[in-house]
Amino acid sequence: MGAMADMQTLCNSPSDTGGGMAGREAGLAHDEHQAVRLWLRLMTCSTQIEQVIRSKLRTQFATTLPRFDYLAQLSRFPKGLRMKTLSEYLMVTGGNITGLTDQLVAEGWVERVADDEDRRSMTVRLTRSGKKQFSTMAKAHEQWLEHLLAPLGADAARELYEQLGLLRQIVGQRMEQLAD
Amino acid sequence: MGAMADMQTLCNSPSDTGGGMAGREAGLAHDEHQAVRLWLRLMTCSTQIEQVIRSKLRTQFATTLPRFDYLAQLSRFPKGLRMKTLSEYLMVTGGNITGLTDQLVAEGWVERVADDEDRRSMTVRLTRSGKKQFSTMAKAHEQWLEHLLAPLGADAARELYEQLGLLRQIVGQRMEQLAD
DNA sequence: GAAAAATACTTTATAACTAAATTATTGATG
DNA sequence: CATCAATAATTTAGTTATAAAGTATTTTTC
Repeated sequence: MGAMADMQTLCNSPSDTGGGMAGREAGLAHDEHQAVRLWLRLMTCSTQIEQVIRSKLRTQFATTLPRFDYLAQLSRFPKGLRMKTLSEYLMVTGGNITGLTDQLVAEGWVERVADDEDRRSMTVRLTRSGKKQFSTMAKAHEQWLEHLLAPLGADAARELYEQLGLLRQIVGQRMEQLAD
Repeated sequence: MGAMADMQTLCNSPSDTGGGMAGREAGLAHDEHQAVRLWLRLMTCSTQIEQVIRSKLRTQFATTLPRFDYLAQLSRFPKGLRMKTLSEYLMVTGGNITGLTDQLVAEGWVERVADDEDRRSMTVRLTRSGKKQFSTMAKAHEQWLEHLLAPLGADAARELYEQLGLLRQIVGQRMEQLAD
């Protein structure tokens, strides 16, 4: 519980929306509702980290975040994944997967394999060379994140992780009901 | 720190894929390091909410999230903002702001105003009509988020908000040090 | 006060992403 | 078994984003 007390002390209170606030929350009014504020802050954190990772991937490996994410998912499934499944895991459209796959195939990272059981389906998997090259990137990627998030501390990280798990569940449920 | 051990971490079997895990976290192994897991979960939450808001904006107002975000920032500053400042608040490049501004000007949402004090600079501000139309969208936007996040509860929402505040600070500091 | 550096915006080229339509295949229903 | 709906991937057209280079202006430095 001591960690929490420290956190609240260090952290901006909701009223601290005055000067020097970075990102989307700049100039946010006091009476802005909590849901909107939470969403903006979530976006800010996500975008900040994203930009660090993008920048690192570009300068150190001449690649992009979408490609890395694609390869990272594939690397978890040695037998490969259907493109449809991959699009669900990455939360992007099928058309996007088609495009990324074309590129990564052309560059030798992955290969398309026809599916015997369903001829509509294509399985995509890392090539031997793709596996090898990706493992280097993945190690670096992990270290960037560890360095970036280290000051948070293990306890706060775990707590945040759990709370985001709840949020994910809630939003996931709401999305199912959503009929626009 | 054997390369072999890491390789196994990277290419773990899907057997530990807990049932029904959505998004990027699918197939994530238990021994994946905490920083990476936290980042993936943050991305998942952010993307989920983003997709709801995008979809709603499209079906109900025939507009997009980037445009909404742009207008939302402007709406907080009745006197308008310099494009440079806006690009910082929205955390996007200047070129992006130029493009969005061109469109929003063409469609009558905002207007460019030359800055007398600095002739390199342009201030952009909502038109009267832009203000009026945006206020309708903003109300709906707030309700979507309230409905979406309601099950979280006020206490958990506040706590998550504070924790993300700490994260934002930490990442912000680390970004400054970052020399790639 | 002239040269050099920094800044604000724009332009260019390209990547990533989406929604919607299309094609090919599979599954379900009468 | 024939049709109709659902599904997996692709194609197409358009939006959003980036990095890098270019232009015009301001600021700094010597």
